[in-house]
Amino acid sequence: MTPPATTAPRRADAVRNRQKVLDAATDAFTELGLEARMEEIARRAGVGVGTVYRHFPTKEALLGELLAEKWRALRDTVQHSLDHEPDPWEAYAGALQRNAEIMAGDAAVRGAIMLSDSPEVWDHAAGAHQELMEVTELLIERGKAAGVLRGDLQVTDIPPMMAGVCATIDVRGPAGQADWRRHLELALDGTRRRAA
Amino acid sequence: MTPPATTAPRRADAVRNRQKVLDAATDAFTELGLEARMEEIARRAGVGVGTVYRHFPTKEALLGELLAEKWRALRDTVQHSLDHEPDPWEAYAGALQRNAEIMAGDAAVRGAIMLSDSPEVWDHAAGAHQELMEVTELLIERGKAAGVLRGDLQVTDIPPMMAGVCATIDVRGPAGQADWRRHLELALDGTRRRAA
DNA sequence: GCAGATGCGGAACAGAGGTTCCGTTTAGGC
DNA sequence: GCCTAAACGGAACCTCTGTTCCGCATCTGC
Repeated sequence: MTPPATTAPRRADAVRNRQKVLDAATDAFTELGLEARMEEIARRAGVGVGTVYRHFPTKEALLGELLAEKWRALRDTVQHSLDHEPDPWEAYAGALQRNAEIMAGDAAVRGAIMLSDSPEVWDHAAGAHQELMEVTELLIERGKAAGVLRGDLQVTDIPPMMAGVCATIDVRGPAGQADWRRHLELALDGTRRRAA
Repeated sequence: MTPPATTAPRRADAVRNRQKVLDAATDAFTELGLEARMEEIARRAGVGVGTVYRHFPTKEALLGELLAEKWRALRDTVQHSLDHEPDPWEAYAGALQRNAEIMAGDAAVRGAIMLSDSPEVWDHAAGAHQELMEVTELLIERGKAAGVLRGDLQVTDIPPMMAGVCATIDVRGPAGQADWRRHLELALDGTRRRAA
């Protein structure tokens, strides 16, 4: 109901700095992975480490906020598909493909997802994730109603698929990086309705 | 040709200790994840840390050896399917399911796969991985010849599937752990031949 | 403009954990 | 049994990085 006053600092420079930190963190994590140092994030934001810690009590809290932002972005993608793509299969597959593309471009969030068993990360983003799941459910229901998705498909089948995409991107096997788009294509095919 | 004299210590106690360390490492990593301390591994092996380091110069070398052992176990599973399961689909799906089960029981190796971009881990296990890929290829060719697998399936499609299983096991989302067996089932379905 | 509060910078701290080092112990050939 | 080289144990070391702390700067209401 009331806007979250807790997250909004009062002084103008503080508001600016908070955003600078978020942007810098995205850049640093994307470029260096999760092991990017807090000091490095501060440097990129043009502030001191102390300032980073004033806005985000721990590294994980910062990661949690980035994760929440990302869930919201993914949710928007799904919502956009629901609103503008008439073909149910295209809406479904297209949304997942575009979301995978977003994940592919953000090592920070992939890291947060794959490496964090910390509640401090997940809990903060739980609400946003819930919203993502809700719109995704609509997408799936539409596909099932149209007969293009297997009848037993559940929303809970989607996170593992996305986790698979993330793993495919980040795992460096002896053969180097595998083709995640190809992997997603196969996985999507596994969720399609069989012709009898 | 010549047996790898470099890896085989001469004194009997040294040989014993090397094995005790490997066993202890498997246990410790499985139970505590990759963050298990070297000291903890030494404790479980009933030796001092120094001894661990005499046999494995770094933690990653130890991990690399465990990874190689695991690849060999997975290869044996595949080979067994090839030799004893007459039905091509059952041989294929069964082998992958059993291998997934093996991975599910070994957090050490999942961790090594997902967290290591270090060549020290991968290089050491490269040969064993190669062998695994070779028998897997036979499995796939048989399935394709029998018309149960999609014609464009490649061996390189399998590691991402297994990575997806690992990710599904290790990622703790807001909903807790997802069902990796279900995920594998869908993924396998995506590699099956479509009826027309 | 002033005063007080709010925010900032970055040196210093802490502890975690991989690795080394060396005095001591033990296996195994003679 | 003796001797030597190989192996062992584990305390100490070192580095790395998240976090704290506090004197100083900056903003904002009056």
